[in-house]
Amino acid sequence: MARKPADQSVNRDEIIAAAADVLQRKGYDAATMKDIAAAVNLTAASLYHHFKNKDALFLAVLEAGLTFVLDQLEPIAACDLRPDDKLRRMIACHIVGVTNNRAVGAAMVFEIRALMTLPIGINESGELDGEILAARDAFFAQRDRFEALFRQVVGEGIDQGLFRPIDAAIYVKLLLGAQNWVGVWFKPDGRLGGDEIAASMADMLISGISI
Amino acid sequence: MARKPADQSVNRDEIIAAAADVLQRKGYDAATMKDIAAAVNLTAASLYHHFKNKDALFLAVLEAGLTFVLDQLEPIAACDLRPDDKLRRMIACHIVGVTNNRAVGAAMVFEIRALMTLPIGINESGELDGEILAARDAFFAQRDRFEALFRQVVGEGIDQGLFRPIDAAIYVKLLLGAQNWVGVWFKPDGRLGGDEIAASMADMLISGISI
Amino acid sequence: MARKPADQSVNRDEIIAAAADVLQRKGYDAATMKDIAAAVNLTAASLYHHFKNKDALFLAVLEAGLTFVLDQLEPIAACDLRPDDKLRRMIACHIVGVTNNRAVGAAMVFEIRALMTLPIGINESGELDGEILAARDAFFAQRDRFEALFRQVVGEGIDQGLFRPIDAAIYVKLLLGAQNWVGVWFKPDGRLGGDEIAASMADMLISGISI
Amino acid sequence: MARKPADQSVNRDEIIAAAADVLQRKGYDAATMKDIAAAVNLTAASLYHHFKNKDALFLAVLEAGLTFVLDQLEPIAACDLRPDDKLRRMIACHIVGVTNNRAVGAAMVFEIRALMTLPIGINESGELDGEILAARDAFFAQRDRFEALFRQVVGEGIDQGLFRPIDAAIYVKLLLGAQNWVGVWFKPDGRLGGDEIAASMADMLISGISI
DNA sequence: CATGAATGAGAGTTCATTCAT
DNA sequence: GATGAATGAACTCTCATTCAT
Repeated sequence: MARKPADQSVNRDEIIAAAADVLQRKGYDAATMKDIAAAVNLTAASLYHHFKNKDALFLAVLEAGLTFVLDQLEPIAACDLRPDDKLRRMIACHIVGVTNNRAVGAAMVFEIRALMTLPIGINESGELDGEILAARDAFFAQRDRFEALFRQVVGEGIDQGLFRPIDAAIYVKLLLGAQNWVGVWFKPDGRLGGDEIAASMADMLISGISI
Repeated sequence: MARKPADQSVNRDEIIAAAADVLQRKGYDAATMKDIAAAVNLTAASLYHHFKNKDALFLAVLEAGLTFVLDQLEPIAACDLRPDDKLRRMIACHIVGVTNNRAVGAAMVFEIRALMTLPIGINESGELDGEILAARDAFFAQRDRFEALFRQVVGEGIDQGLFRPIDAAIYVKLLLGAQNWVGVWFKPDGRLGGDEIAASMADMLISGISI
Repeated sequence: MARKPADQSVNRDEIIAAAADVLQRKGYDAATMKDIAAAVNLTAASLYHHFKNKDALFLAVLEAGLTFVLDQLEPIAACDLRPDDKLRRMIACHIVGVTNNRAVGAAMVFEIRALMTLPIGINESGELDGEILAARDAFFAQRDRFEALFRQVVGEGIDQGLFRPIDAAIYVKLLLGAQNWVGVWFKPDGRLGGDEIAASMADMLISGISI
Repeated sequence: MARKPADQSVNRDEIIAAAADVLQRKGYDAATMKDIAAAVNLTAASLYHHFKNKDALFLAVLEAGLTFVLDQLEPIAACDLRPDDKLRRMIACHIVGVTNNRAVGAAMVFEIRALMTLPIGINESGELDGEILAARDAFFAQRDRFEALFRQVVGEGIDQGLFRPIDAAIYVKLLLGAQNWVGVWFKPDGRLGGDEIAASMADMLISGISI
């Protein structure tokens, strides 16, 4: 991503793509504005024409990654398939997202702590920064929505007697952990591709609660 | 210079414990030597009497956490129980370790990328720092051992016809992801305790591959 | 952040000049980046926009000083004068350089050990830093050239029977010692000016080997 | 120097010898108390039982080096030889001192600037430290005496018509520069030994002013 | 839009020095 | 005497951010 040979002016999305890559490789603290700028042939100063500050850029990446997956998950959760089939597809969708899209990986795997720990949305004057706070809240809302989708489908499965009456909340945490973790160990040139891993894991994960 | 009559002198282990806490809360980059020092009522400079540098302290934490769990896992893996029972205990042991011991959480969840990315073990003279390199290698060896123990027990289960012939490597990644992830969302004052989460998850995870 | 409307932006050469002064007064270790920055009305952090690090700035000063003298010495050594006249001019040129140009003094007198001892050219990642290593090698090459010029002219004098057949290498070390040392004790407001000292010393030094 | 296998308690002179070595190798700023302590199998803290502080230790080294040479120079200057012979011996004595005795090298070559620049004798409270100031003044007095001895003998030579009526002060600066500089480039395993260099240089230096 | 220059804040690290043991 | 532990001060260097051009 962010191939952009140069010259042409750079747009928001290219920066987000580049930032996602840097972010997943280095993490929030180690990823510098200069790193990200270099990835799109800009100087760090120029990034501030596109994003208010590092937090804003950071949140834009997470939002992009989460939206990317969510946009695929929503229709699946809403469709007419059986809950176990829906869940299978959702799991695969998530895992493939993590392996194939840097922004998804960044949004899912690494930066949760940073988001919760960092004094994001508090500017240097100590005042709360409305825009950024709003973006952060929107991100958290999306995350909740994300998790809720899984819980909902699992709930449907339990209700329809397809799944055992397990603790859906815990099960979803388990799911997400296993799926997000793929972003930690997945190597593009490894033995298995993202879709194979997804299929394999979906099987094990769903068998675990199927009747 | 040299104030501090010192109510009670601080030792290595106390520092490691404090560092584990800070590390799990903030991550490697965001956790400063000052943070850690403050947690044991010292100045940052004083930490350098006990640890060569941040990397060394960091590795000591990870080593402590990993050893803590490994010391419990080894006997389980080696005992005479049925593979599924062994696996159940090992999963529980890991999860409870993550929820109850900050060093375990730090060792498991967060610092994988840092460990692999950071120029650990290269000192200021540009020479490889034997001590630290050795510690890092030891840590990686322990991690391999850790994962291998799970693979071994899963393999036994497959051999004995207790588990389906799944891809043990992928399954163990799934296990570890789900288990490590607990460190991300677990709250000591939450609805469920670590042991309850452990029991619940162990059930779902083992059912997933049981015949 | 980013105060300073800046009356007049500072350039590399001004920094080098200021650094030369601080360097000759305090020496490598005692001269801090803050000292140098203050001398050009900057903060220490700003220096890093112009020089990669202290070593790079340090080497730039030495290079400037050495080049300054060498550029004057080369034509003299190459001209058609008698060897003793050439040597006289070269000695004077060196001494006046030392007394009138801080960078020359710094390059000549103080920093030899530092240059040879310090882990210059090894960056924080432990990799050899090509740029800085090249600068250091260039400096040493220039120093060799510098000394070789004197040896050459002395050799010519011996060949032409103007000088006694002394050990030219030792004699040149003696020359350089006497000349460099002027940088240690010379005071701009002393009894004699740089040119007077130069004339006086050139006389004594050349008489010492003249037939 | 400072061979001391260990065990036995260490005395002032051994510390001074070790410090001289470290000092000449690293210079004042780079030589740490720990370095020096390690050379005599002590900890840095222990050095403070023997010397008030780094400055005091440092001055003791310089004093030792200077005294060592001065004790040899005084009798020569005072004896009945011809001025040119006395000067020859004094030059040789100085050069051999520099090449064979680390404390002499330290006292002569490197640390003059440090002595003049550093806020020696000013303790952290900003108060002048009498003891150290006295030591520093004594050192400077010795240095003056040192230089005066050379000037005196040169003066005798001029008076007796053996030397040209040159500017004795400048000539002595030249002498000292050439001689001290030997400490910069001398290598124990080089082509010439200290005594050979001394003989060669003495010849050139004295010829330079002989009638 | 883009950027070079500048900077405050802060991080890791070192070091001389002190003090209780 | 010797030392382990502790610390204030200082240093090099990095980084997010600003602003004039």
